[in-house]
Amino acid sequence: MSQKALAKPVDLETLPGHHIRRLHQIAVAVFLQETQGHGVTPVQFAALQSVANAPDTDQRTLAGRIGLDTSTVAGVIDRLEARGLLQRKPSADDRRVRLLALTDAGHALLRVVAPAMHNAQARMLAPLPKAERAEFMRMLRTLVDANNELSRAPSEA
Amino acid sequence: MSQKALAKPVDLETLPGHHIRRLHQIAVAVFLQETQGHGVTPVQFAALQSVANAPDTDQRTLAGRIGLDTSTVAGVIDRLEARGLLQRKPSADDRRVRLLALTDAGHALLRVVAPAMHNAQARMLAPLPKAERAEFMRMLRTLVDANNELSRAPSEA
DNA sequence: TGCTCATCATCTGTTTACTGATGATGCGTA
DNA sequence: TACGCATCATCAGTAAACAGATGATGAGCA
Repeated sequence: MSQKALAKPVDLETLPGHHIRRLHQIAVAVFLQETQGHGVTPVQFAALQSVANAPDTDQRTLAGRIGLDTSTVAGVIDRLEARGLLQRKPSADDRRVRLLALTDAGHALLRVVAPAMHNAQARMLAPLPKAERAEFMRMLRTLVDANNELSRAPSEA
Repeated sequence: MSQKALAKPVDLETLPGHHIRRLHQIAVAVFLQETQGHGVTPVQFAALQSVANAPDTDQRTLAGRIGLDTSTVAGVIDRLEARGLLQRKPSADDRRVRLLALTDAGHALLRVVAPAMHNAQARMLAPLPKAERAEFMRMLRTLVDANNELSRAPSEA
């Protein structure tokens, strides 16, 4: 005895969470590398694209769609609005609500960035043999869908 | 013509990066949920466990092991040191270096948190059929290893 | 009408995570 | 020995991401 009770060694390499964090870091890095010069982050892109797909939605709905907290969305929208890519307009029906819509500059940026973004997505999965990429995406989707309600801002069905 | 050139709709659900970000959010949420009360974040746990596995390493080496920027590590270590879980000691050989080691409280915390952490890891992958979990981990590792040098703080071999 | 409760957006505070810069130190070479 | 360069840690600045609280508004009900 007298040996101080040390923590049992745990190999971080065996922990899913550790690799998921690393892969996220890599995904962000690849995205920024491919889109460099445009000054857009992955989350900003998601917000812009989501608003482009469905204009005049409120911030709460957007938060649900892209899986973000409403307080996080507030900051993201602040930055996009400051750059003139997106507008907040008061709703005629409900004065609590601010409806979102892209500006022309926002649409233009999305068009320019799209190819780089697709390159980034391809690069992330490139190390897997082609046949396994769809399989990986399927598992990813399974895990996210099943655990969806765990994060503060669950994506809407 | 005259139709303003709108951005082509892109379904975020098809983008790997989007799901990777969501899964990371979920992984963090599950970890915090299982370990609640201990006030440890996933990154703090990784730092503590890594130092426990290999005491007296410098911060740069630790950064490489857990895949973090050295400036991020500085902040993480600050918080752990402030809580008395870990110590920075000057190196006898090189006065630039600060060597890291857990305190008794740090070892004690690791022992207490370990089961909760393992529960969290299991819960993350639970939605996949048992046979597919190892497969998912293998793919994850493939992607991280192959793209390792893309992030600022690549893990060491 | 007036109360209560829910909802939308926001604000504060904390932690991660990066880039780029700085200060202190070590090391190789002229 | 002295110069230049590399290395270790840190700092400032920016962007996500969360929890928890607040203010303004809406909606149901007595």
